[in-house]
Amino acid sequence: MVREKIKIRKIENTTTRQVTFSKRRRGLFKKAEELAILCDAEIGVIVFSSTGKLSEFFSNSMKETIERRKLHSKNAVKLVPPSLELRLQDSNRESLNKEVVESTLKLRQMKGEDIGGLTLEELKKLEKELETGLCRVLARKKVVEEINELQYKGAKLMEKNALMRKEIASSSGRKQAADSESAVCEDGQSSDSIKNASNSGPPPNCSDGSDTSLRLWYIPYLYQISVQVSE
Amino acid sequence: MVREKIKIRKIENTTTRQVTFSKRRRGLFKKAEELAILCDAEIGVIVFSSTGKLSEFFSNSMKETIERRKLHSKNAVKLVPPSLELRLQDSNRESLNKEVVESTLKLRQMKGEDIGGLTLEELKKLEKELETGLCRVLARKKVVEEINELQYKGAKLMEKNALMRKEIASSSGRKQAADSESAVCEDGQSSDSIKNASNSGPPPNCSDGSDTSLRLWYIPYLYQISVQVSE
DNA sequence: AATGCTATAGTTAGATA
DNA sequence: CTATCTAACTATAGCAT
Repeated sequence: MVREKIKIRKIENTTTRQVTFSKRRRGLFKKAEELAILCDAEIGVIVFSSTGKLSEFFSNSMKETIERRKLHSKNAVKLVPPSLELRLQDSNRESLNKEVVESTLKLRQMKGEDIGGLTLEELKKLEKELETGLCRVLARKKVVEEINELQYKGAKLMEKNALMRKEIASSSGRKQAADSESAVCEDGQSSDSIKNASNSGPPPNCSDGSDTSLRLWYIPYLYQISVQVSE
Repeated sequence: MVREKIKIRKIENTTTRQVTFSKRRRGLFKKAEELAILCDAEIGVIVFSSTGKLSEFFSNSMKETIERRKLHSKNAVKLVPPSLELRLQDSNRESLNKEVVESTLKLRQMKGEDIGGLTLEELKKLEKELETGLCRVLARKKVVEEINELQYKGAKLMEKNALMRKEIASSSGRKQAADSESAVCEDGQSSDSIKNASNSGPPPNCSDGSDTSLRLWYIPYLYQISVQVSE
């Protein structure tokens, strides 16, 4: 700030801004170095310009710390890990790592691997979890199979339906013209057709909520299809 | 630097150094902020005092970046991740995160949760994995049960053994004094006692390698126990 | 430790090269 | 983009509170 006291806000003129950036950055780094030396402090300054270019300053001791780390850690892609956030992120990373390890181990154990060290109790628990999971998967599989089959049957029936309608229309072209769309929302007793739709394998005897919620899903399908059949 | 031009080197007087540290640190942060605002730069300054205390400055955008990350990742322990090594470590971290998400989802699905969106093929695969896992767990459980039972029996027998030995020793105190320890490492045919040890439930028909490796484990147990029995 | 003071060393906006 | 110059303008050493 000199001939004119400038206000601290973004310099709009690009050239001026760039010049100021260079000058002040140098000043900042100098101040940082002075502080580091005078007061025996460890200082890191990281600057990204508005164009995204990086420049940085690190005091001697910090530089050394970084260098030490670079040499020490085998994964050598560490340019700027000042000790602090290294420490902070490490704990974070470790918890993440731990999470990975844990869920991976559990997953492996559910696949029946790495179970040599488990106690009888742990094995029983695992067994129960697997049975529950298997049970639910079987239930869901059955539902999906039923849906698939019903969709197939429905498509077949609609085909047949269309054919018949065409036939009727061609043989007697009377009052049927406007009726073709109203049939979709009709009511009727269709529950009989549910049972015969699909029957592959014995029903799993799961006794929890997720099963019933699944079962509800395909009833609309049945309903719609049976209505179309009775049209 | 004022009434006396100071040389840039470590201030020896502790008090003076601390005062200078406070003042200059403030100046440094101010300069950093000005630079950030004037030139639209992203700036982070990290300072460790000689006593190890941390203080830091981050420009707005950098702060926001940090905050955004804090909110985004649920494990919120993020104080100082300046963008550079953030970027460097991100790739690393993200792959870790991805791993967690994936293995957690898979785990949930193996427990029968979140399977609503799976196709029939995926369900079949899951079913097979679960069956395999269950099969292995059952096999291992059986083994562990056998081991437990045999250990129990072995302990019982040793008890009885000790009792008998005592009885013999008290009734006739002859040549038995030095024999009591040599029995542990003896050889002998003990395979018969394996079959009768435990027999709960039908054998699971798993047909992969990990099963046999498990089976090997408890043979030493049986062996040792049967030797002790025949002592 | 933090704050205020103040003379002066240091920084820098704008211009020029 | 970098350097130099110069006139403002700021930061701060040393001291006092």
